[in-house]
Amino acid sequence: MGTEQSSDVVAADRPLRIGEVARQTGVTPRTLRYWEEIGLLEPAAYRESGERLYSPAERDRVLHIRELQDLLGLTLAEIQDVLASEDTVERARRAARADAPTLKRLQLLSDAIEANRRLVERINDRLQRVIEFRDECIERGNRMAARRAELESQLSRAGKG
Amino acid sequence: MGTEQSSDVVAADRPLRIGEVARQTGVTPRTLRYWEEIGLLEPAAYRESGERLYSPAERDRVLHIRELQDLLGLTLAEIQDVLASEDTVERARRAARADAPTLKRLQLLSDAIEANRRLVERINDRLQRVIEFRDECIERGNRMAARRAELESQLSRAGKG
DNA sequence: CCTACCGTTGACGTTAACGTAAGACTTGGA
DNA sequence: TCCAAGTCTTACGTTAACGTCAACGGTAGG
Repeated sequence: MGTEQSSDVVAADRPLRIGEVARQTGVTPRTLRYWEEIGLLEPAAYRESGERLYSPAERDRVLHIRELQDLLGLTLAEIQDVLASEDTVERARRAARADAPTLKRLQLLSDAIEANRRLVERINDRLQRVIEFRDECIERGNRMAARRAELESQLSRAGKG
Repeated sequence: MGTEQSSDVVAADRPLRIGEVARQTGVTPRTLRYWEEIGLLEPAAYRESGERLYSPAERDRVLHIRELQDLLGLTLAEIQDVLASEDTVERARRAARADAPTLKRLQLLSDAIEANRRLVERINDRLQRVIEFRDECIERGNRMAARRAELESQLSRAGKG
């Protein structure tokens, strides 16, 4: 019943330097510093020298941010909102570990659920519109294909006759 | 059996001035001029004075461009590609009206179909990833909801006992 | 024909989201 | 201890996609 400590293998949650996070996520150190500058992503800690130290949680957050950016096309400002909502989840989690009263925990959890619901709704709206757009494209494709078939049969009749 | 001409009602395809197109589509005149500058959208004609004249076709194209921008988050450069593909469709249509040989028309049509297919594929890729992302969000929501239910039942038992 | 818009062409300004470069300091391994 | 590689801050540069302003000319309705 040892703890999860094992110092001879690379600790799974050893602090990451900025370059490591960058390599693991595909963003540049500059981007991480910029995100910090605008209050989007804080390092887990700093060394006395000023060097930034990240934990795997932050690395995951980087990936999350990139998805919100690339997939949903949100601006960093919008992403801040979304993350602020999601942080409610984190607060709820912390409250769970601490000795927070059940009622308080319920409240936080409900907030988090609500924030999540709004995000899903937002995504669904977007999905709906993209699907409609795609279907229009498919429709056009079908009409063109039909027209092509028509032309082809014309051509074959001409070849026969 | 008159033609579709009727000059006493507002002609459906009367040339539109830049401000009209702007109002009808929600973009600014500046944006239309910019799109023209980068070769994204040409007016149907110019007056001698230099004033731009658009037809309903261009107005529709504006809406189309905005959808590609907002919904799919494409850059104007990417949109140029997409539109170039779609213009193949237009060329095929023109060839159909003209006395182009059936074989030529078939070729153009096939190109258009292929371009459309690639666009649909692209959209589907995006859709797939967005759906996965949404489902992850929903999953998280479900876990939180379950946790909340747990807390609630805890609370009610405490209230009873 | 007059007037109130509408439009034109420059040309410079703006915002988001970083890139890049300089100069100094840290860190980690041989 | 030493050196290469990494990191720090500061600050200016860049790109896309327009916004804004000035100075000027065209358009349309009464």
